[in-house]
Amino acid sequence: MKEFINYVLQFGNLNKQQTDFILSKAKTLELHKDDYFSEAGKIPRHVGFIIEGIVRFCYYNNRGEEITHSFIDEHNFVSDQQKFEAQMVASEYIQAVTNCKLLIFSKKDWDDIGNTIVGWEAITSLMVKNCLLKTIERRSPLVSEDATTRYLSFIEQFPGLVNRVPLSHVASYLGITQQSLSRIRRNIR
Amino acid sequence: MKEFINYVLQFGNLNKQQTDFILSKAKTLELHKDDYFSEAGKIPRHVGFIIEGIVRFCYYNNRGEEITHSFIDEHNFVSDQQKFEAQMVASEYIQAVTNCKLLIFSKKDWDDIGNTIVGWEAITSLMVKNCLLKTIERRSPLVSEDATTRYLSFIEQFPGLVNRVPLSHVASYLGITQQSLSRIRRNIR
DNA sequence: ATCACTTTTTACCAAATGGTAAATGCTTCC
DNA sequence: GGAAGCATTTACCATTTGGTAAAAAGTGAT
Repeated sequence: MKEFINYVLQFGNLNKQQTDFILSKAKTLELHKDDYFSEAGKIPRHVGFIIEGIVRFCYYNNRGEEITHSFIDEHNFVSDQQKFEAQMVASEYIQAVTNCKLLIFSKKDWDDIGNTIVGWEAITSLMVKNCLLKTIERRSPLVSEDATTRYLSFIEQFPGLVNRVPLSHVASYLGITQQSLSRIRRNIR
Repeated sequence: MKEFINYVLQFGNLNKQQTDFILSKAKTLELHKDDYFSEAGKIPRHVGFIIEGIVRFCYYNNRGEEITHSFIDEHNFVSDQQKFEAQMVASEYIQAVTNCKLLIFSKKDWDDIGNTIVGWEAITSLMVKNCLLKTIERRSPLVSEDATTRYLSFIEQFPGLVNRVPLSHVASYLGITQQSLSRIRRNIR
């Protein structure tokens, strides 16, 4: 709980009364490894904040390959934002990579907070922009690097994630086959 | 002028008085091919809207290679947003790929608009989120596709751009060498 | 038209990555 | 503890891409 408030306070000031109100709307959700937080073809009903665990955003590309588009770990905001906001059918799914503990907010509660707390929209806008920028900063450089460099920068950007995420997911995130990634690991030592 | 207003109205409603006020703050700027709209190591002083022309976002990676991180063309918003907002030194530069005609706003004028028009911040937040999402949608899939597929989806996403942008820039955007791109072009026919 | 300059195409070989398949290692469940 | 089911590593070869270099094509200025 505390963690979520600290996270939010990065993006704007709120008093105790306001943060209490926000937390009064929060529910907790536990996901088992491989459970879905939201699914492709369905409308995302919640946004979340990861207390513990790792999730990934995925989709299937034209060739039917499952692509891991990003990882989100502890103390970060999770949302298929555009689809959640507009309550539209998602094209990506969000899946627990490990067992997870989340704080979640329904669309209604999220809107309630917006209608109650002045400046909440500005805060969430910053949160979302921040998430999007982080995604770009992490993903975009992968396009122009070779596989080994991609893997090394993955380790740098997500220290501590490598050992908790299956190799196949990391490979899919990096845009290489798991055989290549395995080979790269060997060559690095 | 009209185009910019139409663009903005996608993200929220404004009356004539408000749009007039916005336009009263706009200046026009012409850039020659290869001129910089903003430079790495300097603070971005303006945001812009492209009336005519194409610009690209670039940076140099660790190996000293120039990476084209994105292209922006006619009737789109151009801004190194995070750095502009915070008036921080940029790490990327924005360069005209063709001769360009832009509407631009200084930081002060942009803020003036925000202080005058209720809801302007919400509108620009949506604009920025939209730009970031578009960037992710375009760039991210490149990671997991082979060079030919990348090129084909580039053509799809930016129809009409291929013939106005030097091959070397396209190659750099796609994360491949220009020799490879040239070869791919040949094989496609 | 010619020259100088830049961009694009080719060619050739080396290196990196993918595809297929099998072997090994690691969990989980009984 | 053993068997079944995944996950990871290895191996082998085919394919793709990169690096270097040179040729060809395009552009602009005089």
